[in-house]
Amino acid sequence: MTRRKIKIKKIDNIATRQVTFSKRRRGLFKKAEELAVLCDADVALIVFSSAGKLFDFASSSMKHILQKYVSHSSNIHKYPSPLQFLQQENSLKVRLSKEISDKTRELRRISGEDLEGLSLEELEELEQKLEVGLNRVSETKDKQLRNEIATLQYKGAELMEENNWLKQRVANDRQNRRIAPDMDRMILDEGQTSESMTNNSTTQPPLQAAHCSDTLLKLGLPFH
Amino acid sequence: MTRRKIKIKKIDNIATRQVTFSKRRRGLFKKAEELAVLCDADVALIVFSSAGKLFDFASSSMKHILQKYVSHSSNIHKYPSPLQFLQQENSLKVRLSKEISDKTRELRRISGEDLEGLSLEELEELEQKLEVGLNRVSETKDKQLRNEIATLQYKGAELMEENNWLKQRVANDRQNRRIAPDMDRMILDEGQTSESMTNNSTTQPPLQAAHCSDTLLKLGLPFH
DNA sequence: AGCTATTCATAACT
DNA sequence: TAGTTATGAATAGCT
Repeated sequence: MTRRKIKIKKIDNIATRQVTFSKRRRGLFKKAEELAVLCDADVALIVFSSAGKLFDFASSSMKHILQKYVSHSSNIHKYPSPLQFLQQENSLKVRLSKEISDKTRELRRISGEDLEGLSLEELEELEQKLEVGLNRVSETKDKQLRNEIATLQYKGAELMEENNWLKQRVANDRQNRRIAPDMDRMILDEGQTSESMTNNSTTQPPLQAAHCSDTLLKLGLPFH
Repeated sequence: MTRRKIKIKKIDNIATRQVTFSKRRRGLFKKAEELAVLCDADVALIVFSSAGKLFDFASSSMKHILQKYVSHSSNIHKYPSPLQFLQQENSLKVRLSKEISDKTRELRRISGEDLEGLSLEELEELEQKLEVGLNRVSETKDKQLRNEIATLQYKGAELMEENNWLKQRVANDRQNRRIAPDMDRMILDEGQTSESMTNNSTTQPPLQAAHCSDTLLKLGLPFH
């Protein structure tokens, strides 16, 4: 101090107090920065004026310093607050991120990239894993193809049966019509005039094989 | 400051830096407290030494000041409220977790597990990916094996050369001994009595091939 | 806001 | 690590 030494107690005069606040605040911040620079310290300074105005200084990142502060061993019990929660979350994030990068790297290696750093043993392990996986995938694909073929064959058989039934009905209808007053005789100019009226007869339609393969093709089996 | 003015930059001398840190730290904390008392301000000061030791001062409650700080209007965006923060973190966690489960599933499928839900197209895509990866891994392994073989062959050739030279020396020594007063004649009971005394002669040792393969085997080439 | 007498802080030294 | 001192820096009271 100067012209006179002062007692360290709240300054009564408001104007004087405000002036002193400005002057001393500048000095304090300057010294805080000097300490940080000269001594390689990490310094955070937060000042609220009596009017509530905020002044702050941080030698690095305020967020970083405050995190460090709340996670410091001597404070760990005092701040079970959001700030501490933050670092828990952070370590979780770090773990998750690491897991992702590990798996990403593994996937890249499986695709044959980033193999340079691997030892012979690791390469052989990877090769075996790929062979096993490839075999299983191929088997599964094969099984699925056979399943699809079986399904289609079943459907084809069903359709063929339905076909036969329908053909027999058509034949029966013709016979019925021939007995009844006859119309549309022009559509009956081909054979099949001797079928009986029973539905249970096992009449085989002509060209059954051709029908069957046609049906299979129309069902969209991906033959490429 | 005193006996001599100093530049505000990191003090090189460690001892000096530590002393200065102690003195200036005390001064800074004193002035922080004075400002708080004189001007009715709320002051928080946090200092970490370069060694990581914590020093702090708060004119009221540190917790209170820090809460006031993080909820101050000018910081509201930098220090999201717990709720805001929780939501952000949660969605991040969800994203990271999803990424992990995706990659985990892909890795399982690559190992030939969990293939049931895949369509034929997906299975074929996976199969191709595995084939490509397997080829690349096999190629890399092959390259590495060939490299190792080449290295061992080079080393073997070197050793063989050294072998030959040593054998010639032994032969020469024998001849020298036969010319000089003869001792140890019992070790000379086999052939090789006609070599010259010059080191440059290109005498071939017997059983060179056997020597060579023996050398290679001893170098530990992993033949399994 | 600027000045200055005075006190305070501290760099270099022991 | 602590104490001393010469000197630069900070600032209380004033304008």
